[in-house]
Amino acid sequence: MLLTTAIDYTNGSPHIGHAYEKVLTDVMARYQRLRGNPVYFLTGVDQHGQKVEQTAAKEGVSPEEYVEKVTARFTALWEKIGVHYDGWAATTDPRHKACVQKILTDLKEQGQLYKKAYNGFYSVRQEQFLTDRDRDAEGNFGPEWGEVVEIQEENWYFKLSDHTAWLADFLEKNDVILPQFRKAELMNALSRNGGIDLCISRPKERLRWGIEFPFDPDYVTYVWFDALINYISFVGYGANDATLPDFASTWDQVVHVIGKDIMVPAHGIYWYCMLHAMGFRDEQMPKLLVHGWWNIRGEKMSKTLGNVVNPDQLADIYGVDALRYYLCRDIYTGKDSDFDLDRLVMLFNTELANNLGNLCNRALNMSQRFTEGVLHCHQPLEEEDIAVQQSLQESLQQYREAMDQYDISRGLEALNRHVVHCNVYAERMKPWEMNKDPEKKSRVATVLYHLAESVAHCAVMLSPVLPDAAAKLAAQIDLAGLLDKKLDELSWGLLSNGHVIQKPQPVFPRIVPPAPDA
RNA sequence: CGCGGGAUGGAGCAGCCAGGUAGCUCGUCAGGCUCAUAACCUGAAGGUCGUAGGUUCAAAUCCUACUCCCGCAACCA
Repeated sequence: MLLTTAIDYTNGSPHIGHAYEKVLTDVMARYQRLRGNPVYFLTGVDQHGQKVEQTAAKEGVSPEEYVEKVTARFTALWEKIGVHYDGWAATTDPRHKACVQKILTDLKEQGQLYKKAYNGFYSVRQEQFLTDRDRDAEGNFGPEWGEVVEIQEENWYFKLSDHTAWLADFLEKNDVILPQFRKAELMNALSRNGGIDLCISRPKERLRWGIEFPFDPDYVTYVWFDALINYISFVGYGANDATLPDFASTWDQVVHVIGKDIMVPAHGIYWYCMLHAMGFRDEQMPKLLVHGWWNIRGEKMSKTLGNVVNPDQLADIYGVDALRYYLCRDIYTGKDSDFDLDRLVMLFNTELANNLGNLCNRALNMSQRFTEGVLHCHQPLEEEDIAVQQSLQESLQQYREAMDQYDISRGLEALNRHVVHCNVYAERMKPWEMNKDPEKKSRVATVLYHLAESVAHCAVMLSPVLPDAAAKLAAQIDLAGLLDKKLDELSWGLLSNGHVIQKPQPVFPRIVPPAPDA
């Protein structure tokens, strides 16, 4: 299975949206491994283009230097928040360039590319062509564009229109767009977009910072015929390179995790058509997992509004666990959500500290105090014990169903349901009271066994989202190989009679919210 | 008639595709417990599910119209 994220444009610091997409994909990759499926997780950065060229010039450094500096901020953040990828796609990589150039050459030979002159209005100051949408109410180009001249320019085009009929049919017959409700938007866009080919080049006099056309050195590729190709160039497409994975085995069950903004037209139209032109068969086409946005107080996050949330700072202040948990928990995959620090703190404190963390803590603490840390499940079981086992089984199943659908929030909801059940169970059984009666020693042990066994399962379910915290829980349970188990191998009785657990150590220290006046 | 998403108790959200007693988390109020990270448990109050029609034995859920909010409209996750 190949899981990818969009590659981020290296023209500024990573924000919460970048972090969300990477954490989401990281969690899915870890979950697939928990399911026993081999996964290749690819992410990276898009480093070419005009904005990078301009910003670098403004700062008085070369594009290479600028891009290296910004890229380092991304990789440092992924390292910090536990995003573990297998492949790093940086578009300035020579292996990527070679692949892009090979594809261009092949497509040209197949007659998929052609050169055409375009006549349009060009803003000298902004260094870009203007469209009718850039006109003001009177139909003129406003002063913000500076001098506007009408010029003619030749460029290379990709015969997108050759493939749109196939695409419409393909999308109709296959459910490759997740979640489902996004499909309508794509089909609409497709029917409107028919007949237009895709401009894929820029003359070097306007843009130097890109990949040169192998058969026309006066041009570089423009955006999509560079960036989108990362999905195949970095998994060994058309290459014989030991530093890259084997394409045939890696390109299998492909899921591109992307934001809703780049579904239409880039991934939903261009990319499918590009792959089709390259000869990919229908059954080789990737799925698109389209996620929503984090808004800030109902508004879109943007630099101009100054409401950008910095994930690096959040990780420092609230911790990586709280950040990752929040990004997974407080949004339903595909939908938008509102980023709210109070909720970040609340969800960590209630679900992790108070519920799960506290469950582990009280269970292990009682085991230490009442049974010297030794676990033992005595027969016969009571109704309440069996209910615990049933609750766990239900939770596991709901968790699996949700996670299989990329619904991490619902998966965590399922986990939390069992945790709450355990806390209620402890409350009903009152092992601390039974312990005063020597005749109930074995019941005490059995109850504590059920709690500890539950914590072990919960650690496994939590592990894709919070691998470090799961490891801490597993260490306290002290069962070797617990986190190496596959999801389907989980069954009641992981802990054997006589198993000795460790002393409790809070895994989720409560976050004390900063003073409201701050 | 550009396109898409949303409107559900004080707050934030599920539920709607495959109609059948309105659900979750937080907050509020009252009580219990003390093993535990001032954590845990029990109970209560609080909603005519944006508006107006329609279909149906039955609609938050399907259909129609409308109102308001948000986003997109070739490169911002």
